[in-house]
Amino acid sequence: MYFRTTDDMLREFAYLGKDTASRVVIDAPNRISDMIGEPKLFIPHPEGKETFQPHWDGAEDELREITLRRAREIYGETLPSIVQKRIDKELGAIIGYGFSTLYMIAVKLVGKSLADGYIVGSRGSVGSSLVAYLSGITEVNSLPPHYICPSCRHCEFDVSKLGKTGLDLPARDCPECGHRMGKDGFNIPFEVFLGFKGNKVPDIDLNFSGIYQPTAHNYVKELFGPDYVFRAGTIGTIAEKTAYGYVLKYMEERNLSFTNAEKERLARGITGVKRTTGQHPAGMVVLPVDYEIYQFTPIQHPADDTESETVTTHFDFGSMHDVLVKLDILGHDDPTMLRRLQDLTGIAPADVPLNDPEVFWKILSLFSSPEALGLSEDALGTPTGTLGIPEFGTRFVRNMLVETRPRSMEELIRISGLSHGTDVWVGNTQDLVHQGVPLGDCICTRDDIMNALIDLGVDPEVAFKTMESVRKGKGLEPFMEEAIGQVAAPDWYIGSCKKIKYMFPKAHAVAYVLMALRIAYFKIFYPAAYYACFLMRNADAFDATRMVARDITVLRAMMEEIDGLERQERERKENEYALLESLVEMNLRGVCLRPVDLYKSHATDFLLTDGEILPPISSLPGVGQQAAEGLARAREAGPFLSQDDMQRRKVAKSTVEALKLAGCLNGLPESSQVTLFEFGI
DNA sequence: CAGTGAGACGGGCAACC
DNA sequence: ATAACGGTTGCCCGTCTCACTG
Repeated sequence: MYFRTTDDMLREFAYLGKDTASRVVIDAPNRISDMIGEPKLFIPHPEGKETFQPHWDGAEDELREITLRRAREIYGETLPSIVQKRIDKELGAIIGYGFSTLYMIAVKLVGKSLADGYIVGSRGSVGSSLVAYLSGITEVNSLPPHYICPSCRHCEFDVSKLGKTGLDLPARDCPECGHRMGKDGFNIPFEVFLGFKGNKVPDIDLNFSGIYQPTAHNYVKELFGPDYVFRAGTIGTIAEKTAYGYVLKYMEERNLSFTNAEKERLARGITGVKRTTGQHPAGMVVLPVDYEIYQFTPIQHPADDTESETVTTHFDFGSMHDVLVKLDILGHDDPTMLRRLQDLTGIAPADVPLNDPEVFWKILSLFSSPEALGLSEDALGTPTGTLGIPEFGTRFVRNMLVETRPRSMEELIRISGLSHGTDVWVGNTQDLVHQGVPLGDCICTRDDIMNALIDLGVDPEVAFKTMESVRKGKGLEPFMEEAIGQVAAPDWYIGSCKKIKYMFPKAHAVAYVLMALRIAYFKIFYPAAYYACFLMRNADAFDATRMVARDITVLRAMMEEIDGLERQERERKENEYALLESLVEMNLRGVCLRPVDLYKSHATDFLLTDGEILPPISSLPGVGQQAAEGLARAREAGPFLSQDDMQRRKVAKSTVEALKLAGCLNGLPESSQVTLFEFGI
């Protein structure tokens, strides 16, 4: 089937005669088209707004109440004016622009996850909101750095000379009651989240444990009802690699041979073609009660699978972005890992003593040296201790750490910002740093742009728009460039802005650094637990038949082997390489892996016993979750007599083979008969 | 005993935050 | 050594195994 051209159509209708055919094919369709006018995809909003917001009665009051209650718990009955003013400003905007229900949904979601034992990571710009902090949506405190006494609530905000974030402040006892004071505050402007005039549709992104994500999704459906909540749909297309693969396969099947140019031409011809539909990794679209989904989009099961439990929007969310509200309930490994670390060590994430200066400095040192792990740079073979620390462990980020040598939380936040996005560091800020521009003056998070421009005297609204344009990679509009030109910005400023393709909000960087610091704490002080959880997190890349080695030369040889591969192959083994690096580190620190144990290994989890790590059955190649769990069931009936016995008890032949290959079946005869024979019966 | 179909498994890829 | 954003969910596909069929 294909669309016919005007000439095709005229030929099709030629039997009507030339004039009539022309009327039918050209004039009539044009007349109909003129009668229709410009079609609008979405219905108009009754109040002239763009976005159809869900609404809960009483959400405003409830949000105000929990915010103030928590604020008084932390800062005392009479709130410091800086706190009170910030709350007033934020609540005015949040309630005024109709976002209180959105906040309350997040409050409920986070509350439920916490009650079920899984912390929720903050993500995106929500952490810019103090109300979000006080209502429990984020752990990022956006106030300026300050001391706060946990006992008498005495607080001090006039500390900007002592440190740029709360964590960087020196330890201090309360002048009123002598208690050790708490330190908090990351100094983040609220406007990054909502804009100055509420004209930005805020995204609430939350990082749930991947294990918990489906529960959180269902909970949203429970809160609003199945007719009002839908998973955002995606449309998958044939992209470059798949297109090229199809061409190669076509050639192979038909025994053809094309030049490279022809292969590329054919591949280009099919790129962009729609291939399948899918589920958004996190997005739940929420509809106001007075509407039904069909007023906005058709709905469907993903991937042409009528049996699927999931119902998605047919349109991808991008096409409805300004019209419907989406909650991003993402899956993330940090909450899972911290939960597992808590299970193994008894230390909850919130109990990690980041406020203890000695501990804090030790954690911070890991970002410029492995000494805190008890290892020298030479022994480990890499100059930082951040292997396996989320977002700080890749070669790229490790090199950034080496070049910048962060000495404070403030600087780590900056590096977190710089280490994400294209053309932010390489060919941009890296050069500035080499030229001697202090890290603190560089554009590291999107907030830096707005703050700097406002400080220099640019109109706040213009500064906000500039920040938004730059962080989306849209560069600068003429009026922005003009505004920057009129103030005393450094000469590199405009160029740097124009190169940026994407940039973190500071709140996001803060949240991620906090997670990294906690995981780093466990890495330093609870190595065995840390490596057990690290392996769980990276189980996909772990192969128990090859990687259980007490001799690091074996591991290093595997790394060298990968080093020697062709580029494409090497890139494919990047995950394996990263895992090997951590295994070397683990061995050097005296934490050992035991071989898979037919009876003691868990089906799918890494176990920690007597300071040694026991890999799961499923870490044998070819043995997946189903097979591993099958074996775990089979062994409940008592020891296996032979390999035949294992198969009789429904252990797959391939599983038996994998176990044998990994040396887990030592002493187990192939068949029971042999045993009897060997015993001379 | 070859053929078939369902399901598991893992790799590769795309969409997305 | 190069240049380099990191990390997540979900879909498709080739390969393999196993139970069932005729």
